[in-house]
Amino acid sequence: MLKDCSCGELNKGHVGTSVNLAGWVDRRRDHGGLTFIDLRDSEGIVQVVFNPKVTESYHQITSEVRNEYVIQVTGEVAIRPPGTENTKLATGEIEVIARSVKILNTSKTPPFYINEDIEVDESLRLKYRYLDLRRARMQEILVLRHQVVKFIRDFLNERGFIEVETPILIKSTPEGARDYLVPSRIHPGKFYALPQSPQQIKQLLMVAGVGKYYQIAKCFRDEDTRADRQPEFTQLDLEISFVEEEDILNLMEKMFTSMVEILKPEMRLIKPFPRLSYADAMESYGIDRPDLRFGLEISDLSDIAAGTDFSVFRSAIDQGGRVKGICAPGCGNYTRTQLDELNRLVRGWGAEGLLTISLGDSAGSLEDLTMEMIKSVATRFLTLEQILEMARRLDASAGDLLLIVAGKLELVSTVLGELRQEMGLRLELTDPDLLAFTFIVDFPLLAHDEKTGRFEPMHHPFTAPKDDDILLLDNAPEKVHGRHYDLVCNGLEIAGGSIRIHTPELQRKVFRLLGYTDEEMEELFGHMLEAFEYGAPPHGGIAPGIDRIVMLLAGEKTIREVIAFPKTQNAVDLTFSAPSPVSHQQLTELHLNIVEEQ
RNA sequence: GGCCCCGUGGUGUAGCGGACUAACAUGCCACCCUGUCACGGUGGAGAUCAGGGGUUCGAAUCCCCUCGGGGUCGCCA
Repeated sequence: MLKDCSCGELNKGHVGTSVNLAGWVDRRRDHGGLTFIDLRDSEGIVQVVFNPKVTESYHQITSEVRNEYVIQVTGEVAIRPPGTENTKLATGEIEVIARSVKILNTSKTPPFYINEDIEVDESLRLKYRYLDLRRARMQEILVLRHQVVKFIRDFLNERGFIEVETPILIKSTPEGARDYLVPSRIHPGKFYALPQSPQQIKQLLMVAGVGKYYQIAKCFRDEDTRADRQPEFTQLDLEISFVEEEDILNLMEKMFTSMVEILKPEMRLIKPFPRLSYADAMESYGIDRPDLRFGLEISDLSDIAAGTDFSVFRSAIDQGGRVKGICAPGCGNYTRTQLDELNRLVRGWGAEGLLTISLGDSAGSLEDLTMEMIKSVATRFLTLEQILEMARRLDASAGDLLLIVAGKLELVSTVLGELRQEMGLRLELTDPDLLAFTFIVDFPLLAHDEKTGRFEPMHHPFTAPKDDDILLLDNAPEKVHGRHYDLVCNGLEIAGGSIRIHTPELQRKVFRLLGYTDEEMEELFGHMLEAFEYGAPPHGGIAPGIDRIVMLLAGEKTIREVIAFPKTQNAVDLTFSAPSPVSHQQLTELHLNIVEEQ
C-alpha cells in the first residue's frame, strides 16, 4: 500500500508515530514560510504541516501542489500547538508534520468545487460524475446506500433467506412496461429482453424448492423517467414459499423499522405501520400512495351539497358525480392572488374549478362565525348552516379555508389528492425527519382499461385473487380483490408485492380474463404454466425499491442523488455519452439495419 | 407527445428595454506572508449573456425556433 493509515482515522493515540498517508489535496494554505495542506482520503481529512526546516524540497512542493493533486506524505503525527486545535475537524487535535512528499498525480482545476457543498448544475455534475462523487455529501450517500444493502442482506440472511442471482438476458413478455431489448447474434431476428423485475424467475425458484429467496436485483424499464424513476433501478426482490400476506407485511415492517432505527436513529417512524385499504386511501387521500405525514383528509360533502342552491354542486350530483373537499388550516386569510393560483392549479389537474370558502381571517370558534365573515363566490347560494356543516365535516375552525371540488368521483379524488399534497408542502407539513410508512391492502385484482376495453392487472398477472372472491372471477371480475399489498412512505411507493397464483388452472383463468388466447398463453407464459404442473408451492413476495428507500433516508428529492451513475430525463448517461452509435460491423453481426427517421 | 421552470466568466449568483465598456463572490494566475484551517494582503487574466432568427433607434433583458437540464401529465403489468 502507498499508505499505512487513513487521514480520517488519525487521532491522539497516533501522536509520536511516523505515518505514510496518501490522498487528495482538499485545500492548501500557503503562509510563505509555512504551508498547511488538508489531505483528504475516503476516510476523512487531516491537516499536514509543511515546514522548510523539516520537509524535504519544501519550496518545490509547495509551489507546485494544487487542489486535487494526489500526494503521498511521510511524517510524524503531532499534537497541535495549544490554541490551534480545530474543533470543526474530527482530526482537529492533531496534525502531521511532513518529512517528505511525493506528487503521485497532478490535477487540472476541477470544473466545480470538490471541497465545498455548493449546488452545481446537475448536467455538469453528471458529466464529471467521478468528481461529483468525490464530494463529501456524495461519499456519505454512497456509504449510506452500502449500509442499507448490507443491512438488508444481514437481516434476511439471519432469517434463512438465500441470495440467488438470476439472468439479465431473458425473454420479452408483453404488457407491463416497455422492454429493453438485446439483439441476438446467434439467432437472427430474435431478441433477449432485460428483466423489468425477476418476477417470473423467482416464482420458478419457489417451484424449485428455494424456501426463502432474495436478490439485490437490477431492473430495466424503457419508460420515461421521473424524480423517482430511472430506466434502470435496483430492487430488493424477495419471495417465500408457503407464505401468507401477514408474514410478508410483518417481515417488511420489522426490516424497515430496524433499518431506520439502526442506520438513521434521528429519523422518526410511526409504529406499527398503519394499514389502509385501497378504497379508503382513494376516498380519503385521492391516491393509492398517500403521504401520511399530515392529515388534510378529503371528506365527502355530496349530501350537504345536494341540499344547496349552488348549481355547480347540484349539476355535479345530478350527473352522478360527487362533491368533496379538504380544509387548509389557517388559510382563511389567503389573498385573491393565492386563491387564483390554487384555482389555476386545480384546472391544470383537469377539474372545472375550485370552490374556496374562507372561514374568516382569524382563528376562533366555528360558532362565532357570521355570514359576513365568510368569503366565497358561492355565499349567496349557501346558508350559514350549510357552510358550517361542511366545515364541521372537514374538521375546520374559524380562520381556515375550505377547498371544494365537484365533478366525477375519480376526477374529484385525483384533483383533491394533488391539492392536498400541494397544501401539505405549502403549509410545511411534510416533516423531512418523519417516515410515515403505511401498507395499502385490498387492491382490486383488475382494472378496466377504457381505451382497449380490456381488463388489465392492477399489479401483474401472477397475483392471486382473494379466496373469497374467486367465484366472482366468472361473472364480476371487476369486483375481485387481489392478494396484493403495497408499502408506501411519505407519498412514495416503496414496495409492491402479492401472494401469487400457484395452480395452472387459476393462472389460465386469469390470463383468459386478461384477453389472452390459449396459444398466446402457451407461447408467452408456457414455462410458468408448465412449472405450476409440478407441485408448485403456494408462495408470495414483495419488491422494495432500493433507490427510493435510500433517497428517503438520505433526505434527497430524486433517486439520481443516490445512484452512482444515473441517467438524465432523456435516459442519457452524460458520463459515458450513452447511448451511442455502433459500427456497421457490429450491426451486421446482429443482423440489424438502422432505419432513418423522417 | 402535452404543459411548466431553468440556461450570464471555471463555479455560484446579480442585472430583466438605454447609465452594461455586463456587476459581485469564489475559483484561477503572479507576487508577499512561519500557526492557518472558507488563512490573509497586493495585482492580474477570464463572458461570442446556450445557439439561431426576429421586434426595436437600441436586446443579456421582449417574441419565435432549436439545443441542453429539470418538474409533471401521458407512460411506469
